[in-house]
Amino acid sequence: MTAMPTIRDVARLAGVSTSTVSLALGSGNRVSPETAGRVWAAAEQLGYQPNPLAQSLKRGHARMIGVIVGDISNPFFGRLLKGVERRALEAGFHVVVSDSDANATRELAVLQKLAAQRIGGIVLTPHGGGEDYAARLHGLQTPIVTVDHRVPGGRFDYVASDGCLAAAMLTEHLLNLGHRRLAQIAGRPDLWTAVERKRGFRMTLQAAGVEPDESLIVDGNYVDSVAYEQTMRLMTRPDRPTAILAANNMMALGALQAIQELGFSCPRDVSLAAIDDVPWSAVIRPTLTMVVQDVDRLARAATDFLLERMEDRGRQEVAPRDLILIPRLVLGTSTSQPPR
Amino acid sequence: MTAMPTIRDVARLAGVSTSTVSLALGSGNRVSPETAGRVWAAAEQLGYQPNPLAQSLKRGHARMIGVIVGDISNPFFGRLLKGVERRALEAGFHVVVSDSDANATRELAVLQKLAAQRIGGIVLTPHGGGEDYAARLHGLQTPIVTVDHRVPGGRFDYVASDGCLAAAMLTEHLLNLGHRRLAQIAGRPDLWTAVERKRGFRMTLQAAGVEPDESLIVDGNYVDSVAYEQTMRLMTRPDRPTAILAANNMMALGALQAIQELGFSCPRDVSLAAIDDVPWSAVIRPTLTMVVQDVDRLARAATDFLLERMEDRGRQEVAPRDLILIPRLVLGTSTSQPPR
DNA sequence: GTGAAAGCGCTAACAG
DNA sequence: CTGTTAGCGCTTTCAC
Repeated sequence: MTAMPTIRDVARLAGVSTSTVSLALGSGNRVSPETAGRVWAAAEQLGYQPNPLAQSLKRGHARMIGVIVGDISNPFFGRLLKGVERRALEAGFHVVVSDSDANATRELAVLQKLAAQRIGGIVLTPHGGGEDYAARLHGLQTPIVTVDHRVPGGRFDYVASDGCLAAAMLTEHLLNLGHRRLAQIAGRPDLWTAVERKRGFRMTLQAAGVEPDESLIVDGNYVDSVAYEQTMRLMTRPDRPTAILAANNMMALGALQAIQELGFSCPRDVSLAAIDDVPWSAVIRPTLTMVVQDVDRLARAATDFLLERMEDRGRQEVAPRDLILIPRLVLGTSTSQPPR
Repeated sequence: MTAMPTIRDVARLAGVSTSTVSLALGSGNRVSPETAGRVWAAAEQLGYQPNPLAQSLKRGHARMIGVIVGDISNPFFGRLLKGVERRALEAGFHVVVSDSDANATRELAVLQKLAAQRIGGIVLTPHGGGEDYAARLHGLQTPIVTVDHRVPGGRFDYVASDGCLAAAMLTEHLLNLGHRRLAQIAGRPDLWTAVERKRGFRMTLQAAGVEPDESLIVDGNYVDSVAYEQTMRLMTRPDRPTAILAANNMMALGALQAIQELGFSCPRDVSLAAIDDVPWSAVIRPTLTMVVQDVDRLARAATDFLLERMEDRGRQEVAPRDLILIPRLVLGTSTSQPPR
């Protein structure tokens, strides 16, 4: 039952006052070498570690950063979390994680709680929209870096891959293969990334002189089961598409499952391409043609932005920064020429 | 720049002392209804939220629990984390997450930091072994619940699925299909689960009168790339196995990839079965025969154990409890009769 | 260079 | 029932 030693124990053992201990242990060089030595020795001997709770109370905020994602069990966010955690730990911050279930209400509740915890800052994949959403985020008075989705009216740092470009790359690829009836299973229409990915799709088609068939652009809400249903619907139409572009990884898997269950063969009957990495793409047959993001870089950049912003704690109003990464095309066997 | 209101602001506005505010807001019923009403109204008006940092300092520990897993980006642990987070939040605890990279040294370092944070308790997938590992864990003076792997010499609550049974179920299944040359790609030999899964394998073979060929039991370290290599080695032997049992999900995918790259067909040339759920099993061809764990139940049980233990903070020495869940067999198309 | 003292915001005896 | 008081452990002026 060894109670953790406090600064007073160290002070007593070293024969100095608590303030001297604090000074000596802190980077400050305002103490004589010999006292500093005694203090360090005493601290060592006792195995003293400053109580972070007390430090936090004094400082006004905890050395923690929060990460709120839509779904922790999606490996994309798992990797993001992992990257953030690593970077944060290097900087001496712990990471508090929360799952918002991609639900703005839940997200705001969690955000509120974290802000009340006097957490240092938050990496957020925002799922809100509407009028006052951005205002409420700002009202938290906590540094926030947004990732993946952008908050329309908000002034936040933002880190993501170029979704418009990603969609354009895949669309271009499909066009080059000869496809003309292209479908997109899009994300949640209220989210920035979904809008961008649709834009890239339409833009590229039009640039190629192909008028997009709006009935082939359907909402999948970034959810695998919804994409499954939408694919079922698309593929049982008489004028079914010859290629499908899924706006994220989960939806690609949902779509692929639907295609296989209907007895179609991919890519013989229909080509499939996806935005975002699909885990274990190596063992999924066909291997997916996709556009992948550098998640580690994303995570690092987001964390760095946040740490910087936490430095000056809203002092000087640095303008919100954007970092848009260029995604990379990975060819798989899920895309080929359209059927005769 | 509205500084967060403190208890003193509420006290001032309600015309009472801070302790009365504390009492009124706390569940205690030791204040008169009218004062309580005034206090609540004042708190409401100011949007007062007690500062958790101060509460924690007073209490001696934070309302947080830590979760340390070997790899956050593995969906198995992602789901575990998600379950724990949900349960913890219900109980008013936030979750601090850390990734140990399945490395005992890193794990102990993180553990140390979390304990120093005066965190309430920890859900741990332990990766250590050896002499003093358990001792160091106990030395942390922090409630710990172990999940998945067991700490040999430790007195900790433990929650997991029955790994021996899981291996036995799959082995039995393969035997029934007619296989006699069975290989196992096992986990990290120093981890409890790996030992258990090997035991179930050997036991079942022997019970069926088949002497296990020890050269077919190879270590995959629970890592996909290692399993890939081991499968390459196994499948290029003249006396290659007709069935492979992978001791976890990642290794199953690694094995499957190797099988496919060698030009073998699964299950025609070799059957493959796995312990643990494989994400998106629905779109992986062949679909895997596997034994799955109820991760949500695991997560909930672990969190409940931890919360209970945190209640009496080491006071009365409750004996360490075990909860061993029964896994479930899911038949896929990756197993069939051995080739002629 | 070092120590005394105040205080971060809250809770919990202990008086009244 | 309510207020006074004393800390939780640390940092940080401000004197000496």
